[in-house]
Amino acid sequence: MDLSKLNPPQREAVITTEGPLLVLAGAGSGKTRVITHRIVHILNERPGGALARNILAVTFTNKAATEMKERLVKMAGPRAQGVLVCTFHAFGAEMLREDIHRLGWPRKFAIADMGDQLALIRRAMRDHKVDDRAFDARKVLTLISKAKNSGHEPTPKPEGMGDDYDLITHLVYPNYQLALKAQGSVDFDDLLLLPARLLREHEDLSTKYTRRFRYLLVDEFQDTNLAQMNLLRLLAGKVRNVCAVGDDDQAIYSWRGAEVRNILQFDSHFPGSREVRLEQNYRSMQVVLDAANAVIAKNPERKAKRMWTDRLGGERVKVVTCPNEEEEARFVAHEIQKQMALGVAADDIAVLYRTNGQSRPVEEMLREKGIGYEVVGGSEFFDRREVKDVIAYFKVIANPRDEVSLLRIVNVPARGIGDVTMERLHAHARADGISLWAAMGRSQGYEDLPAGAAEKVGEFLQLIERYRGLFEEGRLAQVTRQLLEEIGFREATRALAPSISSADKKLKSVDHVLNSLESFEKREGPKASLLTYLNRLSLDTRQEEEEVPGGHRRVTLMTVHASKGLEYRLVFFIGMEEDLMPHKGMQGEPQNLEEERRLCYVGITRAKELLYLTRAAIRVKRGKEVPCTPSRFLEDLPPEVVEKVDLAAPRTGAPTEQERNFFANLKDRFKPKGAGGGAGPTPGDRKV
DNA sequence: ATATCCATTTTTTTT
DNA sequence: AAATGGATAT
Repeated sequence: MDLSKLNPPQREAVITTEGPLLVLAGAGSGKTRVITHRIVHILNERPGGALARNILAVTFTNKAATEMKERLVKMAGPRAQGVLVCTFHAFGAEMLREDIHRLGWPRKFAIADMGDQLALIRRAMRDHKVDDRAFDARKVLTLISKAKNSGHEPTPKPEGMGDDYDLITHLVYPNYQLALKAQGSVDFDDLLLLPARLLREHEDLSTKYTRRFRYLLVDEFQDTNLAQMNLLRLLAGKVRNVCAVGDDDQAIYSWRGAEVRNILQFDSHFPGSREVRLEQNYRSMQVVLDAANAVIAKNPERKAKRMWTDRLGGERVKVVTCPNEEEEARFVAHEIQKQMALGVAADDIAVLYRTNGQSRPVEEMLREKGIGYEVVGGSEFFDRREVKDVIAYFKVIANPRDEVSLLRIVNVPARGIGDVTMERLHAHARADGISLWAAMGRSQGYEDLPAGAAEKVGEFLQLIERYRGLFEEGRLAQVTRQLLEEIGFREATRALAPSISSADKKLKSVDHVLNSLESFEKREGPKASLLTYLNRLSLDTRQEEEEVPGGHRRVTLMTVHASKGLEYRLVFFIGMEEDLMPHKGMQGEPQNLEEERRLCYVGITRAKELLYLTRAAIRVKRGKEVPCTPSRFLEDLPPEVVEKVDLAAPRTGAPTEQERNFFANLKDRFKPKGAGGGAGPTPGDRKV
């Protein structure tokens, strides 16, 4: 491997393989490059000692993990296959798969998704006579999660005084955790906490893991939380070959419990650590970097750092005001079309936004123009009722103790097992100290259940048991088809839909589940089981790749959060308005505002060559038209690096020279159906 | 137990 | 505007 291609601090980060090391790597400073080189260096320089399987590299998302693994294999060949690259959560899940039984969970544990968590919390609230409608279960969940992530394992700790939510959380937490365990599930936070507990309480495991993972690397370190730090320390053992890479200016997950302090006080966790700073940006043109630096400079508390580049000049940042959301999308789509015509590949282009909902208009416009795109994240699909139902069947079949899912599908499609019946069974389960599922098994013996009801319950039980057997034989998609057929799921779904078109949509998403299951089977081979599928589903939010005939190069649409660590030649950062970026509700607390600012910084620094910051003058919110003020972050941009265009201003005269140039390639915007010929913006042509 | 209608409300980001 | 959930009628 050629280390001479690295700059001095990069090289230092690569060759300092022993002992704790903190790499403060600014945006675009070749962070991923350093990590991959470092891994290859470890493999090369220690042929006797280090094997690929002694290395663990932790990334923030599964997507990043896959990409890093690919790069590694490309660089170092097949021997890099043995390097474990994954997220903290995936790593934790893997550990638990082996040894969770030592903590009293069943080996075949399930990972509760947010819906499951909320259902459990609501029930715990009801048990404590807390009105689950007056109080937001979501907030309680956030507080529980915060408590867990800040290291307060099952011991609840009421924070502060007099706040209802703190009190409720204090009450609900133990019940929630018990209920979770009782149904054989863990939540996301447990994926970090329980592995740490395993390492702390079981010396043989501690030995096993610290022996195996002798080199640890953690990317995006600024967004790790305390639980992750604890797990890392336990894994690092006494050897402490830990390399943490991050940038405090890109900390954007504090709302999820991330602690910038992990990076700012790295040395207190790993005394004697060395520190390397990467301040040269290789990604962006000067103008883009100037814009980014100007925005982030306003944050008071940061490790002083100045990113620089030798890629001087560049096209100025386009700050574009559009009349409304639709026009904003139209502008983006047109500009993409124009740039693609100029030779920019679709996969060099990204559209970024603050909230997932903003993708829709852009999607529509791109579809209209026949431009291929891919939406990253946005779990809309798995939120659909019918999809959730199918998944709930999977969950119950894989683990009948999963009460939340059981209650969800026991009467879907309607099979005469109503609320009353389930309420009674639930009471029995409690009284007898057994699971709801077990109580259902005894339903014949309960006096208060009518024979008819008991019989139906019995039939349902048999159905599930029978399919458990079938699923164990494999052919997941095939068996699922059979199941849906047998219970008449499609018919019921269609009957329930308010219109034919919505019925079609619903059935399509059911098909989509089957497709995703099919490609999962194809990928995993014989290893594929219902449980592994479900686990993957909760850990990896990525949708299954869809085969697109029109080539694989597509424009990427995603939230700024999801764009962390990625780069594109062209970036459209849309919705640069107050209440959106920074988001409304984040403007009260100064800390929140600082995080919004960092978010803006992250978005801007994704761009290599050309950056568009767009906004709408009017936006429709909740069915009402609302005027929007430009984002305060736009004010911070140095005037010399931006080019402002206003497509919303009422205009009277002929277009200016600047506008004429700008629109030279955008004629059809004003003559949507025509082949061109417009000279520029005129008032009459504007679509209303 | 199910069907229908009306009122209410809304997630910001995600492993 | 859309979608969820509740209340009401069947």
